[in-house]
Amino acid sequence: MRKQRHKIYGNCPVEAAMDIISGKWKVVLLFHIMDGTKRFNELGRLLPGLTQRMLTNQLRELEADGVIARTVYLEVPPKVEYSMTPFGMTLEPLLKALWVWSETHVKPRLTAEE
Amino acid sequence: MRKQRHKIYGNCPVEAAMDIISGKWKVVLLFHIMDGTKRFNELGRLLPGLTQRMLTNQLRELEADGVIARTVYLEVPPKVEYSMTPFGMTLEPLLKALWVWSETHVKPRLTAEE
DNA sequence: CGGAATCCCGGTCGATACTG
DNA sequence: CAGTATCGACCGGGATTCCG
Repeated sequence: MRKQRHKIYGNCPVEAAMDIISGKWKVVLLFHIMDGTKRFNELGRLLPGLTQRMLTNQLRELEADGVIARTVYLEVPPKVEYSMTPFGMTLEPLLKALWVWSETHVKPRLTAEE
Repeated sequence: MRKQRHKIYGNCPVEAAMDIISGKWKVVLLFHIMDGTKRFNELGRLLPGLTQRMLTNQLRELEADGVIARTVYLEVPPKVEYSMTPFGMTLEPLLKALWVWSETHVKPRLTAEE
């Protein structure tokens, strides 16, 4: 059983949804993986500041939620690829809405402050 | 200066956006407040399990981010109302996308599991 | 290369009690 | 009614080390 970051599911599916995408790095990871299948260290390089531990952690949770798929290639050197599942792809409109809102309403504020 | 739940802003406005709406109770609170102006204890009653401390905390952060407005009525008994700001209203499409995705893709999973 | 295991610190949050 | 104050447990997550 995976740990609940928020409260008990059941009454409100929105909370379950937030539980899936809220996580320190998940949304950004999803944007990158949605853009195309990525390898472990490839993601690590894309997210400077993200430790291996957290990268593993976040990927595992996304995998447990059925959002991404983990493919292991038994070869030397080892190779693991992460890709979106069909379920994960359904997140696209939501992530896009998030992106649009960020660009139109949040970005102007950030640049205006400095 | 308000604490950063995620990492440093700047490179990716999406992170800033997530920083605004990700919070244990924020999205649910926003749904309720967007539905109509609410009083403090009114929100408390709508969210069983949410302590006064956290309610205050989350409301203050939303206020600091300019998402909601806090109106104090100087009377006895005291009365404080929370409502959406114009900026907060721009969140509507995003919250709606979140709701739609939850209903169509998350809810079926929850009910199927039990 | 892609992790797992361990240690450990600091923030988060619940519980409880008090106030204008 | 709408908060604030204080205390303490818990755990998220960074650093480091080791493994197949």
